[in-house]
Amino acid sequence: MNERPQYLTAEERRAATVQAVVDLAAEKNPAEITTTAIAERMGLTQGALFRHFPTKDAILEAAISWVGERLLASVDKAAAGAASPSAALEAMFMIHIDFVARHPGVPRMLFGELQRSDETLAKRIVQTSIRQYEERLHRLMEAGKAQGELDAELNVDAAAVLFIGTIQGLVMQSLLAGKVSRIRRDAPAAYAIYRRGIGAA
Amino acid sequence: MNERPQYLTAEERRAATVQAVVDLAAEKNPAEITTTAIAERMGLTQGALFRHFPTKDAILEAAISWVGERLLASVDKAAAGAASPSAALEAMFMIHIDFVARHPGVPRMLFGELQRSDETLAKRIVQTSIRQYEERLHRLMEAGKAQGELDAELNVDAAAVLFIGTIQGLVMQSLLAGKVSRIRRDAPAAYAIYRRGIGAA
DNA sequence: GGAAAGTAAGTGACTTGTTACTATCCTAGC
DNA sequence: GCTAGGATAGTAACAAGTCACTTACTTTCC
Repeated sequence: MNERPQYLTAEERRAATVQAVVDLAAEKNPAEITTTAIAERMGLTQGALFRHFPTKDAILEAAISWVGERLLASVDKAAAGAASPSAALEAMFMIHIDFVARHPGVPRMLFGELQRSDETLAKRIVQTSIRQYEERLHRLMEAGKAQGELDAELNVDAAAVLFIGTIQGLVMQSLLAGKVSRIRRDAPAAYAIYRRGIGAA
Repeated sequence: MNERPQYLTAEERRAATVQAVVDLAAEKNPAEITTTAIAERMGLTQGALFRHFPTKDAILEAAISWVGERLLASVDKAAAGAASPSAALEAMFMIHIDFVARHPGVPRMLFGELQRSDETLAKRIVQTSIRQYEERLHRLMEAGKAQGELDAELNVDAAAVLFIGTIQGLVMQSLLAGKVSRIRRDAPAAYAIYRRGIGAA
């Protein structure tokens, strides 16, 4: 009964806060994530958050940063273990889908942040993350073209947009159905069509 | 100088309100669209809106309905004038892109509404609109398969998801760049890849 | 002159951020 | 080893702003 609240260090709290935001985004509209909701999820009072972050936007920035780093790291690791450019692309796709299925709030946070009209730091972090992502796609696709795996005439810019769009479409479908599990189930068939679209004749 | 305010009928006000919402969504995050912003855009006071709509959600429902009807009508018209199933699909795609380019707020409203955690009427309208859209895609794709235009083995469900995802990816790209004009420019190349993915060998 | 459209000024609920205070932790000095 | 005390983590209440919606009244229309 006598519960002694245990204080965490600033660093631990920051990490726990980011986790709470990512978890909450999986359950509800990111726009509805209030500082009170974050604090409740962590078993804290709302004011305590402002010991570690100066503003709510700073919390979102931290969450977005975490997401970007983790996603890029996962995707890089998956690509590194692949035998060919096209195998690397497929591995990236599947790892990305896996990441989204495990953290369903992530694409909603990213897309939500992109939609903001003001030029927030969080928005810029999203933009640079996606650009880094596209860079990796570009490199792989150019390599795939050079090796004859992919269509020599392929428009790489359009293919990169489509790669992300395919994932976005799957996310939208899971929002429609209300079931995140669908995204894993439907991903291979969607990728197969995409793969045909960029493949060599 | 002597400006005589002219009263509009309920029906005219409802239409003007929907238009104001769609316009505003093109400029800012749909989550930031307040009743004050809508009224200001129309040259009214905020309270006046509630003469025609009982709640803000009712305003959003009307806007979403308008969007769904217009988009489906445009798309149907485009498909009807096409010579073959695959020509109809391409016409649908291009008309859809054109619709989005002319009303950039629309996909943001739809996606934003889909993200809501509560089961609003607006959300359900979005869901049924998209399902109707997918039905049309299904019919065209099955016809295309039967005529040998499309891959006989094509997974039609996945292809429909990808069709919408391709548009979603283009929208995301335009949000990244901050320029709506990009969507028209990039659409043909993206569609070309998609078309290859679903085409007959 | 009555009905409908619009205004201006609220009301209450909610949200971010602050403040004055308290609990816990960590370490320096005995 | 123990403990005084400063630094840090957390609380509770509140301030200030915003938002959707209401109400009492006025203007316009037919």
